[in-house]
Amino acid sequence: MSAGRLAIEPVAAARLLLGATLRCRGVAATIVEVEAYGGVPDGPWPDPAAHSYRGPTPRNAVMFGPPGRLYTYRSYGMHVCANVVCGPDGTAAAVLLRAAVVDAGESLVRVRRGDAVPRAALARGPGNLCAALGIAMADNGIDLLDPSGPVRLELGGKLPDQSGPRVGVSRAADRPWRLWVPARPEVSAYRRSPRAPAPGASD
DNA sequence: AGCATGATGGCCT
DNA sequence: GGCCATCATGCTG
Repeated sequence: MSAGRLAIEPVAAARLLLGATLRCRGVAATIVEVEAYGGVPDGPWPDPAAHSYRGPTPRNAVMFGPPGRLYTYRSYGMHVCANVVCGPDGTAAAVLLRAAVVDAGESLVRVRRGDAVPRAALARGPGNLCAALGIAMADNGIDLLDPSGPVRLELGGKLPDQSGPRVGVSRAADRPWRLWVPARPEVSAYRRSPRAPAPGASD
């Protein structure tokens, strides 16, 4: 797979990533739930929920770079979350990885996540997905298409997808930019942000 | 320098 | 369904 295939708008990139395989530190997993984010106010995909929306900062700099890189950020002080940067270099867009099926390396995942966790929940939720695969903040900016890199991405076949609003965002809360593979138990439940306006209110 | 805010997760009833 | 721990980030002053 070449990075050029990811130089596309974030929802199309999100659809492309469903069914892709992520390989990291002894674990292989199939991506089954993602969310698209992108842009700045006057850019191609304006999205008030995106980290990039208010312009480049040290934290979100990778989002403005070339596609195919890993963008990590810390959420609520403790969880690491992972995105695949998409869109042409110079634009800001990314796909948040929200859930995956663990295909290989489950024993290693259990060292990281614990023995009590149900199989379907091992990599359910963006923070849990990173914990399961051992993705850390130090991996921010690496090239996911480099076959010798620590975190690698391989596209899979096209899978059926369903879409709906993104989880936990307070702005553009109705925009259906979350995509998932139907009927997979690994997909997380929808939660609307308590700070979001009532459903149906304009963005 | 202080403060409000989460692209969360786990535990409670 | 609800609650809240916990802290990096970025905005305001």
